[in-house]
Amino acid sequence: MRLLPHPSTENIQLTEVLRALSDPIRLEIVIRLATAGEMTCTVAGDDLGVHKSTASHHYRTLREAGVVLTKQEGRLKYMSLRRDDLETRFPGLLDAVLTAATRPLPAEAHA
Amino acid sequence: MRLLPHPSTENIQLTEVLRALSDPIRLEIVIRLATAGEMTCTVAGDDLGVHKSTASHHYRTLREAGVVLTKQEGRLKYMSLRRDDLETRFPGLLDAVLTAATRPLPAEAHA
DNA sequence: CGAATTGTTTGACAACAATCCAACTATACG
DNA sequence: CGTATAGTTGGATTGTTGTCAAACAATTCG
Repeated sequence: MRLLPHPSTENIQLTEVLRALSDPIRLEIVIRLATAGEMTCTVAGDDLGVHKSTASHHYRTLREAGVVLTKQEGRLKYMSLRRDDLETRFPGLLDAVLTAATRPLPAEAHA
Repeated sequence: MRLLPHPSTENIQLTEVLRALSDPIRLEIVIRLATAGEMTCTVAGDDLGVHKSTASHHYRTLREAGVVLTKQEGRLKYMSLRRDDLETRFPGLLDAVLTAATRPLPAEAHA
């Protein structure tokens, strides 16, 4: 089992995290990881509507930003959200993003 | 006094807000607005180290993303954070970003 | 009106980013 | 070993972004 290079917790940069989360495809991947926990790249990237190599680039962006942790087991790579690290570094940020991303539009006062 | 075109609250998109906040210059502008409240473009853009036209583009990006509200009075334009709109749309998000952006690095256990 | 102030627009350019395709690597399985 | 599986890498392309400089627009003030 090997770990790929990741930024340490204290080296996670806010602007890089925000940029990583600002792409709809990557945000969808993050939502899946938040919902279902650790999963392989293939599962995380299923039905995203992009080529597998494109998805692979997104995995790398998320990893290098410090959003996900990737470890290899055999020929599979498992990704998971770095929930604790992000909470330590930027309290409340990931939860706010996930809430915002998954919550239905608030029923406005028919305005 | 005129208002410039802005997205309505329900049309503010999460990914666009995250993208707007993912640039260091724009994030700095947002921090200034959060700290000092409404201010003119000139004040908000003072000492940012970029040309005024560059700053102007950033104002537009922030406005079109729904992060700031801009109103014109005379020859001045006042910008302010759309705190309430953002809180309605994405509860806790702006606060988390501002906390993350302004908080000093947590003193790690000398690790 | 003419000059100063405040900010935007346009054009140019370089850097970056998203995408696809094809080739590749590495592991696992017969 | 040969094949399948899982994912990455490199090239090419296309589009977006950040930046500056110069010109412009709008308001105010003398």
